[in-house]
Amino acid sequence: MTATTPTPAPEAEWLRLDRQICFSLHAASRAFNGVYRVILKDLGLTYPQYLVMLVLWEEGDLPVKKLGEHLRLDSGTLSPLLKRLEAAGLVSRERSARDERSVEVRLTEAGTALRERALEVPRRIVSATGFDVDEIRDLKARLDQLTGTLDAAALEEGSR
Amino acid sequence: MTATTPTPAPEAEWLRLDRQICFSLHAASRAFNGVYRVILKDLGLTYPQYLVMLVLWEEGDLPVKKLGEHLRLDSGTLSPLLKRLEAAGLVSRERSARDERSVEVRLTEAGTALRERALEVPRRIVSATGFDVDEIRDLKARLDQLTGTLDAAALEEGSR
DNA sequence: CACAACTAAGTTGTGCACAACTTAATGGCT
DNA sequence: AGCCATTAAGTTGTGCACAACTTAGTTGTG
Repeated sequence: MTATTPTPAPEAEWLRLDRQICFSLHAASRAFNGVYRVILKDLGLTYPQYLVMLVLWEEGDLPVKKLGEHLRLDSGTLSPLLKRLEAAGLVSRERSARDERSVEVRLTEAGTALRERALEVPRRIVSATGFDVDEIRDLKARLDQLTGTLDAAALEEGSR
Repeated sequence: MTATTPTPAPEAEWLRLDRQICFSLHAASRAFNGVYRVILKDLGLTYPQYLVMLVLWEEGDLPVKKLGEHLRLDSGTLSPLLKRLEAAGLVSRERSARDERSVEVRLTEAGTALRERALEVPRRIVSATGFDVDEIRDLKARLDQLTGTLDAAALEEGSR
């Protein structure tokens, strides 16, 4: 930042920028996680568990596969997570009768009831961000665009 | 989205919005991670390991404490990570002579040399985002603002 | 019908994040 | 000097993400 900084190699400048954007995204992601951790502690849920419950509350009972499509998570992540939700009495898991490969995840009564207590979470989160609804929608739009582009790029990079 | 949807309770609407922003941020974070994973595989680094190396390349040798301040990570995360970087021959760890509590993390020759190969990473990442430099700077600014607000909010929520 | 290709869940192993704790060294205070 | 609060690392345990693999059930094709 000083006037006497010798012009750095352009590549090194990129490295600096990369470091900055890396940090920002990583830090934002963890900061968000931290706020959710604090707020969700009352409900006895982790952040990813809360995401699963949100989908079930909105979509109703779903097979693990569909749940994974909504959340972009695979069974390697979901299986143990769902076991913990089951142990907590919030969901039940049953083999589908029609397709024995599939496992249906259902909300229990306690799981359904928890929604009432979860209703206050979003307000607290939005207030924690300090953003208004429009800003949040805008940020969401950018992030979605980013995610779409990144997913496509990962596929390309992966197939090199 | 149908015209016959009964007006949902406002609280439920918030829950929907929360679900959307949650997902977006979580997905963006993981998508970014995924692109880095692919690109960094060549260098034999994970994303957090890359972050550590970026700091060391820019700041030079540092004690674990300082490293953690730059990255907002504690020794619980850094200690095992640094052990792996040491095992990979990229850094060395030595107790400080002046303060025996402190451990100095130093780049080895291989660690310093790796920077050359890392120089191409940022270009590939930026290209993967599909954003131009100004958009990236803008996104970074928003994310930093968000992180700052969230960290402050987590403290408040935590002290309830 | 038989068999190969595919699909859904689950398992295993690695690495990260974080809370809670332990260990050891330091520095202030009486 | 002696003691105690503080500090730096490291350790332990829980949970998530993901790759690679296994198991079992389904479907398409000859």
